[in-house]
Amino acid sequence: MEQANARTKMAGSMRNMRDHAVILNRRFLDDEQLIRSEQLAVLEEIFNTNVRDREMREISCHFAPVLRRDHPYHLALWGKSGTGKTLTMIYFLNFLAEMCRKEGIALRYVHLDLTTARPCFRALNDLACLLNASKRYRRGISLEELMGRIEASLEAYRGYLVLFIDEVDNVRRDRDTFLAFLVRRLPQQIRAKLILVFASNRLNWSDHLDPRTKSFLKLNELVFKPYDAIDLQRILQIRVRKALRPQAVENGVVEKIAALASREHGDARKAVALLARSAHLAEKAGCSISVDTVDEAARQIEQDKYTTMIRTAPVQLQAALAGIIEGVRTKRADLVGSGEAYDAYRAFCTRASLRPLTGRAFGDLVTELDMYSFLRTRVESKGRYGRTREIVLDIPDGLASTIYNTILLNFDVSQQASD
DNA sequence: TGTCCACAGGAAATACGGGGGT
DNA sequence: ACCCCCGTATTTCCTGTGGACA
Repeated sequence: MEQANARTKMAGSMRNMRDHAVILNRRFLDDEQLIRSEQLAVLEEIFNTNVRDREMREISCHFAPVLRRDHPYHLALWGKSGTGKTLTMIYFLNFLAEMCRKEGIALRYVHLDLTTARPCFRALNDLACLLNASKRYRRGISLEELMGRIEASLEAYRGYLVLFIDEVDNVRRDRDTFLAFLVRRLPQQIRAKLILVFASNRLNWSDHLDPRTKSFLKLNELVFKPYDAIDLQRILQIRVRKALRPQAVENGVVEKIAALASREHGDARKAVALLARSAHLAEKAGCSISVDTVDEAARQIEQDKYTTMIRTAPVQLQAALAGIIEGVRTKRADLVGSGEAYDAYRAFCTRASLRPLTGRAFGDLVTELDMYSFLRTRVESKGRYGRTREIVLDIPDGLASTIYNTILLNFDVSQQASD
């Protein structure tokens, strides 16, 4: 009896889920799950709706000389993240490669993605890997050696070589070494016709460049403006069509997401992420996506941003933040001085059996937390009583506890006594 | 006006860890 | 197995500083 009852319940809820399903094809909500051809298909649709039309035309013009066996300049793409620099360029390069194949022109392209910051060494190493010039090293091999290997592997190649360097300004430290290699040395060492494409989200990117390199670099520049609400609506509509059951998306939802996204950042990736989160929420609740769902999803995304950031941060940074949160709590004020904060941090370290860092190092951790906007600081002089950096937690309401608990999980410490 | 607190934050020194060469 | 190299994390050392107080 019991069992039969359970079965009908399960069947019922499954049928219910099917009929009220919000998501029909989950994969189209997450680019990482799409295989190459599907990605290109999505792009095809996007570009067919005239989004990024102007940029596409300019890029085509820029590369037109290739078809005449001529050598175009290098190209720089400027625009904030999520404005489609990468996608547009990849889509175009794919198209160009195909065109060249038909015309019998040799063309290779390589996409070096520096989305996460890395030093010159790793950037070069990654490039070498992409060119099959070397295996992956962590350390221990000289820059010179890497450069040599890259050159050697291209020795015999005579065709066009497009190096698409995504997010160039993420090369930390000796960016000049890296760029000098690409811009000045490489073209002289190999016979391939090298075309560099840089993407960056800072307009003044090339200002801090070694002037010698800069003068060597003949650039065409192209600016990607952030998507406006209309563009975003088009992009979102495609996703809705491919991934969701259309009836499950209430009126105004797409418009709302597009409006939020265009107001805040104009970032298409984030807009799609918001759509995806809304869809998941609605599906779990067994209802359709409403404007309120979107609000809730936006809140969750905001919150996740903080928790994942702190969870994946180095332990000392976590300890510093935990210490500061405790310090603020015990003081029952929203503001602590750096001295008190340091004491609290040391206390936390003791309980977590973690070796505490010096005050100097702690200061740097605080600066870092400030940059991630977990908190705000301001140096304040208290006259005779010295000077201090006042620390104010800058975390949305009620999130402090969540974050604090997240950190505790990572440490496995006893709760603070006075809580 | 000078003193002096309690730190900030720059520079250089040192420790560390992981990897290649031999 | 041993040594050297390199990039990164911390420490050590240091100079600087706004303003309350005497």
